[in-house]
Amino acid sequence: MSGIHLNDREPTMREVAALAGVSLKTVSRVINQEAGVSSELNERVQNAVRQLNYQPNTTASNLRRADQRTATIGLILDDVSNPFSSVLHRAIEDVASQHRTLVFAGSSGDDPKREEELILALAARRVDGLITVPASRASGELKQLQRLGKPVVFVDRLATIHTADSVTVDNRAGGSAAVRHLAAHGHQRIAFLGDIHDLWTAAERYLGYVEGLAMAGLRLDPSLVRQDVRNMETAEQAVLELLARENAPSALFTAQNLITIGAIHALQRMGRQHQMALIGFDDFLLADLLDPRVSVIAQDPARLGRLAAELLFARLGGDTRPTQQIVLPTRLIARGSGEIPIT
Amino acid sequence: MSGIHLNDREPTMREVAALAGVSLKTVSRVINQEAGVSSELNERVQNAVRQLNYQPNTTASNLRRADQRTATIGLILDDVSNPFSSVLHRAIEDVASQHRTLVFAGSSGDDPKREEELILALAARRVDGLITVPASRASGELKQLQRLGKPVVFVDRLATIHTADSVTVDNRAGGSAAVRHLAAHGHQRIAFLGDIHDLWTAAERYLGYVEGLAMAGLRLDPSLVRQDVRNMETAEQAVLELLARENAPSALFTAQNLITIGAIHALQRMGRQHQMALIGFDDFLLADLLDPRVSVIAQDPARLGRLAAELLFARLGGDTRPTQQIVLPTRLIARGSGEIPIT
DNA sequence: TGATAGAATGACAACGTTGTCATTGACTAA
DNA sequence: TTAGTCAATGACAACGTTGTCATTCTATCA
Repeated sequence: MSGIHLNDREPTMREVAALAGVSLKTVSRVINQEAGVSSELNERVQNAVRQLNYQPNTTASNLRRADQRTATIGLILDDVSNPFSSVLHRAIEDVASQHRTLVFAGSSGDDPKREEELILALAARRVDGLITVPASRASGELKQLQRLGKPVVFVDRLATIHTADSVTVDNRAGGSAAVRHLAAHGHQRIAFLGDIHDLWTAAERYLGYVEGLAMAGLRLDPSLVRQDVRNMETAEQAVLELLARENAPSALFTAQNLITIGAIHALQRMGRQHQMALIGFDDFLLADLLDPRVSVIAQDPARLGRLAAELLFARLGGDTRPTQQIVLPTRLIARGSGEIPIT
Repeated sequence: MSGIHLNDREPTMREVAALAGVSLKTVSRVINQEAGVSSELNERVQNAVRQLNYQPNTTASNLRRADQRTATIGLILDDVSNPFSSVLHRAIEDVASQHRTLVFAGSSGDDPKREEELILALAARRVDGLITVPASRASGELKQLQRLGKPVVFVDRLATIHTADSVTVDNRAGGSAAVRHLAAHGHQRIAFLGDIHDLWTAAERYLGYVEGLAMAGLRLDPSLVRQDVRNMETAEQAVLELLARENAPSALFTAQNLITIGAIHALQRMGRQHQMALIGFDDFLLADLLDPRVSVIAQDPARLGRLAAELLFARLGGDTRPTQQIVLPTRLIARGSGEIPIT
C-alpha cells in the first residue's frame, strides 16, 4: 500500500451543517462553544461532526476572526540541537501549550541572512508573536521585526532595539566572576575562547573577561584571546595551539558550552586536564562526572525560556506596561577544574 | 515605551493595488512571479509593495490555493530538549528549509493524551505532513493520524499502522549485540534498565536483551530487569538499588541516553564505575571523556531525521511508491566501560 | 387577548488571497 | 483592409470561516 495520501478535500462546516440540517452559523456556534444553541441542535451538530470526522480549519477561522490570532508563535534559536537552546525551547513550549499555542521553531545558525528568511516566513504565516535569540544586532533585522507589528521578545541575547522585552543573564558579571575566580587561585595568564565576536553574548562575556582581568590587576594579553570560535572542533584546535605555545596560559575561560567541551577534549588529549584550570560559561550535562569535575558559570535556560514566554503571552493578553529588560544572575559552580592552582 | 503592538491591520494586496493603480489580480501575479506582467506594471507594483511594507499572507493564500499547501509540517517528539530528539529535529529542519517549509515542533512527553492534542492542533492548522516519534502504539492515535489525511512518517519508533513510511534503527539487533558483547567479557548477570515498556523502542531493546541473553546461553533473571525508568533520577535510583542487592549484577545495559547518564551518576557515586561493566543505547556528548570511557550502541539521529524528512517531502512531491520501512543499523562503539571484565 | 421581550436560529457579507474567464488592444497574415 | 492571434489586464467568484444583523418563535406581562 502506498503512503497516506491527501483526501480530495477535508469536510467543511457547510457539509456538517447540511448533514445536521442546520445553518452554517449554528455549526460555527457549536464548534466555538458559543452560548445560545439549544441542546437538541447541539447534539445533532456534534453527531454530524463525529460522523464526518470534521476538523476545524484554524487557517480559515483566523482569516475571518476579529483578533487575527493564529494561536501560533515563532521561535528563532541559533540551533535547535544545541543543548542550551533546546532546553530554552522546551520551556517556551510548555508555557505556549498552556495558552493552546503552537510553536514554529527554527535555527538561524547565527546567520543574519537565514535569520531574516525565518522572520519573513513567520511573518507571512501571521504568527501572534516572536521569541528570538537574535543573531545580528544590526538595524536591518530590527526593521524586519517591527514590520511584523507583533510582540517580540529577545531571549539570551539582545539586539539594538529598545521597543522589545528581553530576558538575558548578566553575562558580563559572569565572565568577570570567572576570571577573578581563576585569578584568586593564582592564575595570571588566563586565555579567553569565545564565539563569533559580533554576537551579543560573546561580546558581553569578553567584556566581563576584560573587566575581570582589570579588577584582578592582570594585564590583558591579546595573544591569549581567541574569538570567533565556531564549534567544538575549532575550540579543540584553538586550545591545542594555546597549549603548544612557549608562553602558554595556565587557565582557560571558555565562553560557550560547546567551546568548553572542545577545550576539554584538547586538554584530555594532551593529558593536561589536571594542570590547566578551566571555567566554562554555561553548565552542561555530565560536567559533574568528568575528571576533573568542570567548574562553570551556570545559567538557568529553562527559567530564561519560561520568563520570555510569559512576557510574550502577557503582551498578547493586552499588557501595555513599558518594555521589560529582565536580567538574571549567573552562578559560579566550583567543581574542581576552576580551582586547580597555578603550578 | 511599551512593547511593539499590533498594527490596526497589515497592508493587503488591495491597498497595494490601489497605490500602484492596478487591479488586485495584477498584484497577485507580481507577488507570485507569474508570467505575463509588463515590466512597467511590475515596477509600479514592486514600488507600492516597498512603500507599504506589504507582507504576503500565506494563511489567506493557502485558503484559496488549489493545492492547499501551507508550506508547514508538524514534528512531534517525545521531548524537544532531549539531546537525541533535538539532533533529529535539526536534521529535519534542514531538509524542510530546503523546501521553504516551516516546522511546528512539539513535545508529547510520551503522553498519549498530549500527543493527541498535538495531532489535533496540527491538523487544525492544516500542516502538509507530519513526522512523529509516536508515544502510543494503539489505534486511537492511528485514527487521528489518518484523519489528517496527510502523509505521515514515523521516525525512531513505530506504531501499529502500516500505511505510513518509517525510519528506525534495528533496536533489537543493537540490544542483542550489547548483551552478547558483555557476555563475551565474562558477564553472566547483566541488568537491563529501560524506558516505559510500552514504547516501541524500549520494547524492542528489551527483546534484544532477551535474545542476546539466550544467544549467549545466559539465564534471564527478572529481578535484574528494570522497566519504566522515566528519567535520569529514577535511573540513578534504580542502579543504586541494584548495586545494594546481595546478588548484584556485574554489568548494565542501559537502554536509553538519559538512563545511561543516570546510571553513570550512580556508579560514580558508589565508586563502582571501574568494576561494573556498562553499555548504553545511544551515544552522547562526552561519552568519550568520562572515566571509564563509555561504550555505546550508537545510532545516527541526524541521518534518521534527514531520511524521515526526505521521505515526507518525496510524498509531498507526489511519490506514490509503496510505503517504505527504512531500518538503519546500529554500531557498537567499544570505549572501555563495556569491556570491563568480570572480577 | 395583544403587545413585547428575549432566546434561538439563519442569511449574508466579509476576511485576503487565487482561479477562471472575459475584455482590451496590438500585432500578424491573407 | 480585415480577420485572427496572442499577450496583458481585470472583474468576479470562491476558499472555510466568523461578525452583524434580521427573522422566527416562545414565553411573559399588562
